[in-house]
Amino acid sequence: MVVTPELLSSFAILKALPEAVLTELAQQSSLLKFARRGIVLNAGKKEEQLCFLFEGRLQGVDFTIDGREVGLYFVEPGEFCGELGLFDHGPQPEYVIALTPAVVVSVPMSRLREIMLKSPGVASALGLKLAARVRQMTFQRSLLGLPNIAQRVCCQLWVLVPDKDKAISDKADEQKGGSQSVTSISNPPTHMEIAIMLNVSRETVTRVFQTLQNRQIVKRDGSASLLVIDLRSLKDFAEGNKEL
Amino acid sequence: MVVTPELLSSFAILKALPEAVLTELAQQSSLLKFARRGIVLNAGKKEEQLCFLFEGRLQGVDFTIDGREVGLYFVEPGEFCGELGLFDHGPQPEYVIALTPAVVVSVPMSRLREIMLKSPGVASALGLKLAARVRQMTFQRSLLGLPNIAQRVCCQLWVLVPDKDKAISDKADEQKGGSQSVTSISNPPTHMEIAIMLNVSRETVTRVFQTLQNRQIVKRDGSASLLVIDLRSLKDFAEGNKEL
DNA sequence: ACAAGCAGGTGATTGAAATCACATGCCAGC
DNA sequence: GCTGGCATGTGATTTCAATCACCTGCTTGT
Repeated sequence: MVVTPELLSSFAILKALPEAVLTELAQQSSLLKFARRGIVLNAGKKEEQLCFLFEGRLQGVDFTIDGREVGLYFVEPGEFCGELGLFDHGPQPEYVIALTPAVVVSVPMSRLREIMLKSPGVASALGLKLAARVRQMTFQRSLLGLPNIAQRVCCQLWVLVPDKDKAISDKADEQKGGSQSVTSISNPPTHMEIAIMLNVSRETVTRVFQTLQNRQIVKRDGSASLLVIDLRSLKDFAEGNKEL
Repeated sequence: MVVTPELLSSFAILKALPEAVLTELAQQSSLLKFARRGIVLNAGKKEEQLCFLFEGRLQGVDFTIDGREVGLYFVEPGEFCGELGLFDHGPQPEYVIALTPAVVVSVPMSRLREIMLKSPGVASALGLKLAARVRQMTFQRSLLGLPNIAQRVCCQLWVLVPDKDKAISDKADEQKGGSQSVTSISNPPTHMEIAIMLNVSRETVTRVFQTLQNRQIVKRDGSASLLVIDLRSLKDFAEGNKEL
């Protein structure tokens, strides 16, 4: 599939690159479509590409020695994955799978590595990305330390709330009467996919969702969207101010 | 305390720097000594230094929202920590504490950032380090997925075995009679410190150690050293080939 | 020398989540 | 529009590690 320079420049990290470079990079890139559960990047293999997500949601997953699935992170549109090899030439450490049908731009790693060396802006942006990854993993690790499992699920849900709507819940805080700032999470992960992120069983996630739905905090809206009706309460549960 | 350029060049990442740069950097660095439980880096704070560990053992720790301690990684002599801010100018995300009395070289981050920009070798080495950190965290996360807790503890112990001795256990595999390749872990973490790395209780770690000691797989050797008598078995337990 | 304070050791009890075993329900592809 | 398969919902049961409540014994500092 054809990749246009415009498509590439829609990703923040590539935006600043000169037109000519983008055009060349676009020629070497390809547009890939994945079905739900499709394998975007293979663990163990020396993947020679970075994957820029245009549409859908991806998940980084690993497996324990005994074959249990472990969820590491989600990839949202506009983000990318598979960049670790840029830095250490090592193999891709974890699988990346498509949670929803996904459209991905595959960009060759070798070419990107050259660009990184020449353009300090891109290099530092990639360093930034890696640092963000470490911070995200540190946060995720701290989630696993929470003894209260409902809280864990609420924290994870909170992470999935779009950034722009997180602020709104603060506003609701100020005008402290109505906490009715509704938002939605599109293409929400399944209960199972959340479960492996949090080291809990699928049934446990289902039961927490049941409680949240009964209390009118979230509401299913087809399979492609989850409404968060009461952001304020969700945040309170996530922060442990209230107990489910 | 005075830091010599020679001391700095004992750290792999700085080794390649020109004499003059090392000398200048040494002048701006300081040698710090920490008592056991001393705080080397503060979470949340914008730490403006990297810490190179000369002697002892450090641990990166975080806290959950509800105040529970979470272990993230260990720092061994020759390694360093606190480098995240180099990349994103953000605050130190986790605490780093001394598990044993420790000697640390504190190097100013600003100066190191300049060096990083000028010297591609250092920049790529730092990128490498960050990548290694991501790989380590991914591995640690997969440990937490293990349903068998004894296995988790054995995996963590295995990680603490010096690299040079890990190979030896393969040799014992070949000459498959005696699996008596003894090694030792110096300044081993306490049961509590291991417990927070693995999301288990201190008592659980103690009980696993009891079993390992009864089976002559490990042996306490004062408080500054832990003998691993049967590396082969430890590895088997870690990999789930044998059950405790 | 002594005491204090940790690290480690251990049994009893408890409790919460995993597991099991289904039922239901939804959606996609034929 | 039917059907198969996956996602979700739910009760009953089990299990196993957390917790609690101690004890012992270092080693460290005064």
